Amino acid sequence: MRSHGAALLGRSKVAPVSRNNAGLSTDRIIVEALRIIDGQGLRRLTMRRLGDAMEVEAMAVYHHFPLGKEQLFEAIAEYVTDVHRARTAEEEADAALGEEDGAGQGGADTGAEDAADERTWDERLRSWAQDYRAALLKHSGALPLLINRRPDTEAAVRSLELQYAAFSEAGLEGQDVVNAAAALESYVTGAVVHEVRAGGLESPHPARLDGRFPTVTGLRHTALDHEQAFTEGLERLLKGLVPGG
Amino acid sequence: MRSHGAALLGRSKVAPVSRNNAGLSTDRIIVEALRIIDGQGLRRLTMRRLGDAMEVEAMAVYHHFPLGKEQLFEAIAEYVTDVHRARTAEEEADAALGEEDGAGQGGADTGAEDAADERTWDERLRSWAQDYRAALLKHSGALPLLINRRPDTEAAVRSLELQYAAFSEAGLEGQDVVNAAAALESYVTGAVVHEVRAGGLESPHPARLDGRFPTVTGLRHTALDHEQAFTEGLERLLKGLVPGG
DNA sequence: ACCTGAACACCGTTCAAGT
DNA sequence: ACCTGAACACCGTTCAAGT
Repeated sequence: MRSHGAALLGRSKVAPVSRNNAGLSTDRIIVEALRIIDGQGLRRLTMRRLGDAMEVEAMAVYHHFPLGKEQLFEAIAEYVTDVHRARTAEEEADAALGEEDGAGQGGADTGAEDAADERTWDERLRSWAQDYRAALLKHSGALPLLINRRPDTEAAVRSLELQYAAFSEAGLEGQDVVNAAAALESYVTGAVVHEVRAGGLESPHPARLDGRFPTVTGLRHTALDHEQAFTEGLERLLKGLVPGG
Repeated sequence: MRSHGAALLGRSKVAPVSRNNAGLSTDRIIVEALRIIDGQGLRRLTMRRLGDAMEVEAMAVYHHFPLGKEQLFEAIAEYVTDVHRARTAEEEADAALGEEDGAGQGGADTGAEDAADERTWDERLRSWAQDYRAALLKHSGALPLLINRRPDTEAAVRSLELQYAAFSEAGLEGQDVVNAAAALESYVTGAVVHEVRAGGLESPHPARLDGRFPTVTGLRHTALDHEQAFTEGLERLLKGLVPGG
């Protein structure tokens, strides 16, 4: 995002608008690709359309992603799952609004990068889970992309550190810490997949309900509030994962 | 699978091998498509390749899936997530071996279709989860396909009925039943995604570990046994989901 | 260094035609 | 009903060329 803004600034104020140097950058390409994915769906993201969106020849993208579309996909997956970036961007936006608005939300930890997190282990896990869910939901069209190999980025390790540290503080050790973190991440990812799969449809079973499915029929009109169900399930999982739960 | 076998039989024993009626069927097409997906990856599944694999012109597939590739994808997703079919096929294979082998595994419920399940609610949930995980892992290359809209098939409702009935029996009611089922399915799906993402790599963080990540560094050599971690996490989740856990 | 433009092999899908 | 074969618009990627 930073380089995106800088590039735009550089083009409009300093350099003459020549046919080269159209102000591309990996970040800008990713952001533009996500705009297409969010608006039209993953299948409509093509190199040519991506080029068009940036008013550039499609082949220009290959200069920033020499390995082609697969590499672009990987970068998108990393971008989407980078909770820290998403959270920081959000806070900056809030702060910008706050300058007009005057009062913050009583925030004590505003701005301090990598400040010691004084919250309890369970609060840290809760908010990591909520943030990660929000990040995935924000670009749910890119969800199929993050099924490939796990990025070994700093962002990924940062999330893992947070989880390991929290579960350790909760009293777990060794294998239990690793397993608990895997279970938590599995739950959050799966919940987003579940929610996206459910799509917009309210009543999940329009037809097909005969006598063989009495319990489903009985609960047919029990709506599923995804946000509430997620939070509830998260509490249950955490309760099951820690010894004194 | 049934129609696949029947079609092959019909071709080789009854009908003369004409240029039409090449023995296609939706089931055979799906099975062949999955063979390509499992062997070469989802991206290499093209209509032409699929046709080649069945020694048929690519356009023949459109007669069985008039809406094209999207419809084929949907059918593949339904096929893969149909635990009941997968389990039945597996049991038939076991039974076929058992005829030579003599002794079964002391199985009491062999063959009886839709027989009343006498296992306790938690055993039923456990084995559903294990079966579903196995089904997804068997064709993990198709995983991106089941992120789309949820199939409203009989198989899907059957799974839901099993979950709802089990959680009801465990003492949950109304909203809690629905939420618990959502949490369970989220966990299982997410665990498979997590496992596939982890890929083959043993030590998850080759480099990039500096002083900022002490806990990750400390647990660096704690291997993650996916099967064991899944089962462990499943127990923890169930414990958290039911009242008397 | 950064982007263009033409070219190539391949793709999904339509349509008229065969049996 | 079931499949073929040609055709069309579009795609990812390579490569030589421009500035």
